[in-house]
Amino acid sequence: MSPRTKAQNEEIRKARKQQILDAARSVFAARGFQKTRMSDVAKAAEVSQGTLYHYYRGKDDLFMALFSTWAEQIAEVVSELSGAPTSAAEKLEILGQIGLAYLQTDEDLLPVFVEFWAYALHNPKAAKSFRNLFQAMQQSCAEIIEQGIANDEFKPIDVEILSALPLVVLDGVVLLSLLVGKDVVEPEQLIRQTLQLVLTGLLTEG
Amino acid sequence: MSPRTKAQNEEIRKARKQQILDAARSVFAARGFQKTRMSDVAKAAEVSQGTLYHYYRGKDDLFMALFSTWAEQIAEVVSELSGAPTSAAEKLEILGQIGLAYLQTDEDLLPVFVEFWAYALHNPKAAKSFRNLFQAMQQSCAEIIEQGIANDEFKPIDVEILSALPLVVLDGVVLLSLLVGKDVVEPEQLIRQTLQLVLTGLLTEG
Amino acid sequence: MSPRTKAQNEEIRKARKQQILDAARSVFAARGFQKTRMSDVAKAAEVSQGTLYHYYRGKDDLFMALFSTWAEQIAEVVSELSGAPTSAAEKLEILGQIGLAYLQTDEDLLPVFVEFWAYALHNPKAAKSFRNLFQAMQQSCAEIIEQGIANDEFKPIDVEILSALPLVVLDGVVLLSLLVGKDVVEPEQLIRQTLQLVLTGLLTEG
Amino acid sequence: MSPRTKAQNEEIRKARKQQILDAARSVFAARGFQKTRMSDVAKAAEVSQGTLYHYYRGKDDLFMALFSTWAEQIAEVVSELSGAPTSAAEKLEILGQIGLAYLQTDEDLLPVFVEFWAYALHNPKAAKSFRNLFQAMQQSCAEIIEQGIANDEFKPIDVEILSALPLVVLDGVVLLSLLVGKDVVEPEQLIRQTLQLVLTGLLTEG
DNA sequence: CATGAATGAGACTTCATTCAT
DNA sequence: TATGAATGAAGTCTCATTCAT
Repeated sequence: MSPRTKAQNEEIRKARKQQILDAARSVFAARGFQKTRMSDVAKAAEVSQGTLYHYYRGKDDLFMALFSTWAEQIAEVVSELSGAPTSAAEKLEILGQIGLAYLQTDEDLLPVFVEFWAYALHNPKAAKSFRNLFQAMQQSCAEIIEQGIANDEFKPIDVEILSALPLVVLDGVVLLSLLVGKDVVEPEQLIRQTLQLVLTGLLTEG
Repeated sequence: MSPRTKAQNEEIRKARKQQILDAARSVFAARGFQKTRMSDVAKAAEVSQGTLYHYYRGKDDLFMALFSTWAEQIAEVVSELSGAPTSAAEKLEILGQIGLAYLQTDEDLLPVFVEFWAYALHNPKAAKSFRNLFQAMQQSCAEIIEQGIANDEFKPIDVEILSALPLVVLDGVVLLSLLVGKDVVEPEQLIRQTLQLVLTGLLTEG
Repeated sequence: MSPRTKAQNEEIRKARKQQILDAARSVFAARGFQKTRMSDVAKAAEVSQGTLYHYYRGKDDLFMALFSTWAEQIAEVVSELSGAPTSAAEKLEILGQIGLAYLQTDEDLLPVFVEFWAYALHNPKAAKSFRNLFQAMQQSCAEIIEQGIANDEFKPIDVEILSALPLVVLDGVVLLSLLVGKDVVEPEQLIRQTLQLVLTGLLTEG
Repeated sequence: MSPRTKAQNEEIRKARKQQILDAARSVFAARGFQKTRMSDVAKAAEVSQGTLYHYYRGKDDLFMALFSTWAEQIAEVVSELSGAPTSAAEKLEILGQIGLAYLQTDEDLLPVFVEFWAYALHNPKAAKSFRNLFQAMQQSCAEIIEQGIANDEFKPIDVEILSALPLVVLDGVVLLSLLVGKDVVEPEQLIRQTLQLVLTGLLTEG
């Protein structure tokens, strides 16, 4: 009967928020963002629609939260990579593996991302969030490539430009694997072989 | 006095249909598919809403027509390429130029494509249309690469897998150039340098 | 090359008008008045929509024409009956047969009539047309019954009231046979037996 | 502070649903089903259009609810009759009175019924609902007539066929009284005299 | 007389969001 | 904090009718 402490409240709040986010994720993934109604999310989260709006400003907020959470995570993982004590080539390979791992772990989110892209075209906040992810990835890649060049491991090339390539390929692979089918565009094979091809072109011969 | 001849009617219909498609293109590009109202399209095409529906079944039909028209064109151009009397490496370079040319000519359509991807996720017909484009591109690329290998111009590699790469990169570039900005992800530079890198990895050394 | 004479024109006009009316009948019968589009009628009549409007004011006009034509026909047939040189009872039986004949000949029109009733509820002209039919039938029936009473063939009863009964039953039978099925509510049996029952109650005993 | 209890919500829902149904009844009766806009119903019910759709799937659902509610009621009343401890003839008279009572109580609904008939022609669900009413009435009538025959109160006749007559006549009377006017086709007189006539033909002489 | 492209008003319905309880 | 009934703006699409040719 004693009122909950502030800390307890905070915890409950946090749990509810996650519960809702999880529900949103699963519903968005299944039906798509556009076709999902807030009532669907509420039902999946087993809360009322009103409660949804206690925790999130609205549908857009929910969508942003979903993407941001994920983007921050991956950005962090990738940043940590560039400082690791290995060769640049190995780092690029690990990067590829990280990408592949996400494709598998968050397979359900993939279509949501595609929708997020379209969404971001006309929504500056979302675009900003996407840019943040891009910049984090690009910077880490740039650091790796620069290390490789400094090491004389890689040929000297335009770092600025090529550091964008990993996300370009990753997003392209996500898209095609979804639209033409994972059986035709096999993410694992495609990323692996592309990486190998690029490395061949990148490595100094000696 | 006399009614229009069939030929006249046919002409009128064709012209109107194109006029509407052009209007749709410009409006979809500017506001996005979702945010575009049929009344916007009607206004832009300077016809009544009723006329819109004489020529297209609905908003979806209009959207599909826009993509299909474009996809068929590019598929054709690319197929013609593979039969040209040049080296495989040169063909790949031409392919890159074709892609770049489309990015410039149809720059306004680029956001529409991104929306089309999202749309296709939950629309089998649209997905089919996208797959058709993919298959045409993949096949042409495969022919080029196979030619290169047969010529001993390229090292032997997994054609099946790598022939998907061009569309992967093209779509990735479209996406990133839109979302992070053409000034950051410069399509021309990115495609050119990627191609060069890949060719380095692909060409036989001698 | 000589211009058509007025008479010829008149004939053509009449033929076209009938052609359109026949088409309307068949389409209205198949899809219902409400669900039928003028374009459907045009297609069925193998004329353009514009032509439709040369001959009929609009959809309503077409509907009215269909009913009126039919109603006038039946009214006339029934009026002729009352003057025939037979007993009243026999006339009632013939009346029943006439009704049944129409149910068979114009079976396709039956649903159209039901729609016409609903239509007439909010359309004075249509209501008037229906009333005309009713009055014609009622008067003929009244004459027959009066003859029967004068002949001492029938018991004296309230002619005014009972002369409405035939159309009441006919319309009720039309409705039920359509909605519950001719196999359950068999028009022929129902009308025959009702008539017999009524006659039993009507005839003087001797 | 506290949310409403389930019971409270249930009550609110029930009340609103009835409130809307009442409004629909009055608007459909006044303007007809086709000419009634959902906004009219909303206005009459003093709720928003959105609320309408919380409680009913759409215009059709509303229409069906209106008829079904009524049909179930009358079917029940009639079924109860056949078990009552009176003579068969008296039961038929009571049946007539029940019909008449409904014509008066629900006079406003009569035009709605006529529209419902037309509606049911092309709507299987509605047709089913009508058939249910018919079957309930027919069965009750059949029981009454069979009782009469078993009692030697009535002559032996084709029960199957004649048990359809009451609804035939009732619907016919509804129709004609609406279309030609209650002053011309007086439901009360017509039903009373028809019943009397039929009974005369039905009763055994003794 | 014949055509059919064009019109445009208007209906139904959806759903993100609010707010009284 | 939690509920879910209520809102109402907005959008897609239909179709009877017109009119230039």
